[in-house]
Amino acid sequence: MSEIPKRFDHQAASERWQKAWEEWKLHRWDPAKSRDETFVVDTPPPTVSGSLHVGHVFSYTHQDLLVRYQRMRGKNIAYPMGWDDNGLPTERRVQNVLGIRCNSHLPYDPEWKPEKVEGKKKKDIVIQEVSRRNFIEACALITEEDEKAFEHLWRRLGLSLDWSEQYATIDEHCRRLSQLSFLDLVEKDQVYNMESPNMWDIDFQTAVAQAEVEDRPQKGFFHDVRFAVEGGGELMISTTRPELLAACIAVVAHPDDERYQGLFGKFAVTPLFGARVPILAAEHADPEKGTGILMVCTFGDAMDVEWWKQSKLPVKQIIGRNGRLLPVEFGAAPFESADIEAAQRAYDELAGLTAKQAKKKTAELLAEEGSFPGGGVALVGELRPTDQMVKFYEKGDRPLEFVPTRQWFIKILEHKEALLAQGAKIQWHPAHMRTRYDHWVEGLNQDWCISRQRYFGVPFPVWYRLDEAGEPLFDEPIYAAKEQLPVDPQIDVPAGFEASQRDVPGGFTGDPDVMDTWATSSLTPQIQSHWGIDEERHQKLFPMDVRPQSHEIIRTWAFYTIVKAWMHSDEIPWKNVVISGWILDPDRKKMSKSKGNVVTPENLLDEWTADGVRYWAARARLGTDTAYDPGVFKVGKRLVNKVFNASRFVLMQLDRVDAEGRIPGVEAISEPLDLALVDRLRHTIGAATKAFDSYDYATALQVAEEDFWNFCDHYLELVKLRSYSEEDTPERRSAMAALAWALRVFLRLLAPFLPFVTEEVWSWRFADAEGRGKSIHTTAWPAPEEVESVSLPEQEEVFAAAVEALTAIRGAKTTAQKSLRWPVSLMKIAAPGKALEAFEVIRSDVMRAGNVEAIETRESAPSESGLFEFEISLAEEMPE
RNA sequence: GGGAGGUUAGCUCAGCUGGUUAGAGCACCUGCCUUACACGCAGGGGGUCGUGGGUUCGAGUCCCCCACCUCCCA
Repeated sequence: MSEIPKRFDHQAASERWQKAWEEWKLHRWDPAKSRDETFVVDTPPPTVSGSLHVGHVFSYTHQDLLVRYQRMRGKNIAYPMGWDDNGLPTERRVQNVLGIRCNSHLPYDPEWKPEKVEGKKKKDIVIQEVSRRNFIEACALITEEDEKAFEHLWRRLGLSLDWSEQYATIDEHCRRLSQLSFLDLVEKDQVYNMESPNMWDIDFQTAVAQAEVEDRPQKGFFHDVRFAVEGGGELMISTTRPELLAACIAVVAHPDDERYQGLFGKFAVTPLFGARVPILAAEHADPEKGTGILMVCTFGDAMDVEWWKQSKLPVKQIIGRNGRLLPVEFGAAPFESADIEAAQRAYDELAGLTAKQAKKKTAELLAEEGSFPGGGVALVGELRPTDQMVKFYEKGDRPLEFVPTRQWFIKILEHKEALLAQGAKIQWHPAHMRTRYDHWVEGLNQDWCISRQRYFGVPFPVWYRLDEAGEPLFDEPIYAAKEQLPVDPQIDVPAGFEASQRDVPGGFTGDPDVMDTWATSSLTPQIQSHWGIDEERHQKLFPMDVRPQSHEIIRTWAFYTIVKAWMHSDEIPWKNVVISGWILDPDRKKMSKSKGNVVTPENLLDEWTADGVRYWAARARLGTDTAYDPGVFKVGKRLVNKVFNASRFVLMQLDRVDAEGRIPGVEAISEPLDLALVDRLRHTIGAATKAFDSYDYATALQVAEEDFWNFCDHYLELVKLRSYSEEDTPERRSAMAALAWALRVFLRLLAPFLPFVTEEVWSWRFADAEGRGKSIHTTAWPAPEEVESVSLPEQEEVFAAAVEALTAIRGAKTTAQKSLRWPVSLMKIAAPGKALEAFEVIRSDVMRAGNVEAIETRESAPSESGLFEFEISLAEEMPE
């Protein structure tokens, strides 16, 4: 038997158990087990190039609580670790750390080795261009370091991940899966490529999808601009984007707007550029806003795009992909003008400027004499400030523009109803999170744009034939065969072509784009199950049991994953979604570097121990935002200590009785107080189990913790002296057996929350010598069946009676400012007969625990404040 | 502008389908070195449950209005 230590060295225990669990392969998924016996988790792959913060600790702990519970329920656990290294964040980080840029036209150089430029002076860094494949290899190298940091933290935190099951969203397996998914959707006719005005980030030079766009409030200025009306008259337009004047294709007002009835059907002539544009009625023109009549430009906003699509009018694209005004030749379609020379002169002042610069310049030009067609000034009055909402790429710094580009889309708009139905088949925890999903689906207004004009991502398995002029034939894409995946069309050659035919007329060209990160992340269940690759494995893992995630990515991660599962196999990807809340002011905790009190997850663990930190996370209910509160960590640490000390006490008692360390069986439990304890525990186990079964770990913790504290403060004190007895009496044996079982119950109830201290304590006396049973984490979750043979207490309220009596005694002593050991010379108890009967069976326990010399009972009417009324007389003095 | 969630002791939170004097922990105050734990134990003070209406014998709990906070969408 091992020595029971006096103090808990959490640090040492943490390292010891991390190592033991790894050696025992405790967290390995067993592929031999059936789906029914398995609990499958769709672990969120963190963005590895992002920083580690307390929010990670929070939500990953939530997953682990559920997993550890299921493991104790006997489930075979599939809980892999994924890394999201795909996409822009990594790209930016790698560019900075290695001083490289990707040039997808360069050939792969197998000799090239990345070198860090950190520490070098900026002017000494020569930016090196590398091929896409080299770039991806560099990304893999950098992300590997980031992953190490995550892994270290995860292990310290005690996450019971299966480290033998790992994936990274850019690795070969994930590239294959992503391309497979794409080709499957091509076959199912759910994907198309099309040139159309699309939201475009001018800095990142890429298309973006609806889900990546956010509205930001911006200060703008209304410019009141006069337009001439053909055949006489004029109208006034208020616009915040005068720089798009040259792109004006029409003027519209609301069909019911009285003011403009006479103008519909006529033509307006734009100032500066003399373009003749139709005046039309359009529902989207708001009579309340500005002058009620507005110009439609290609393209100022989403409304312009929508309206243009139905209008059959030509596109006058003047904003380029870099956000600057393109050169334009006036006089030729679509840039006709009544005064070609003047139009060209004005526009030449704008060409090459950014939108922002052009706005200012246009305003100046409009203020000049002669800007109004036929003479006069077009700009009227002062600019009027206004607050407007402008669309930005969520990672971007400048407003999005609508630029016609060729992109790949997945059809989602026509499937709204089916996708809503899929959402309804999934259990959302908490349930109201489903409305977020529903609202997002209902509000969709664009198909899912999955192509990005970037480098670090999964390429499309697509080539295009080139015509005699060298132009790609986009309508006839050449798709890769599924067997050859993953392919890189920049390197690999399509069937029927030679490498020498790349990018020459009559030859072929590879699709230069990569997929949106979500096109891969939406496949995490299939990535783990090896959908389309290993059918047997797929059947054992899909659909999954649970997807843990946070609520801000319901519209992206959850949504896209549901889309893919439905399209590929008409299934839901998982049966449950559990949504973690946010940490209020998480890393924003004024990480005042000057103060040096930066709270990193590692700091947290240093200060509060893994169990303490897990306790804090476990206290937060699903979906509920939580304040970062050191007070809660403290409570967790206290609980850990209590578990350690109470266990120490119980086990030392047992050791005293049986030097071999044998644990007394529950059949010895016979004393009324002990029977009452057992019965309480039956209920506690039931409540905790019920809570965990409905994914409510917080309630499971609450009931276990509350009852454990009760056990320590009341039961242990009541039974202590009986257990101290030197004689082997039935009373003592009952106490020992009850203590042993209760401890085994509490340790197991708390094991998912406090894996380290419970494992430590369990190892002293309870762990089996051999096999998986040696860990508490693979021991069976407690069940009332374990005490089936133990009878119910004959009296109700036995436990309550004992606690009330003991509390009264303690109160009397504390009020008298005496030690709790101080003797009570006489305790008078008045209560109805039934309560007195309950008291009678625990009378001796109360007398011992309270150090009571004599008790007198008498029958009385029911008390108002409890079961009994007491009158307590303390002894005159404390005996030596 | 639409939607979701929230508003309970100084702080962090629990209060299920409405039912006796509204709970816990932290913090605070007062005692107690009781052989598991002073990283502890006992006791205590502290709340008109965001505002205003309504339903009911009875509302923190149900309904309506408003205010404020967080988030999502336009």
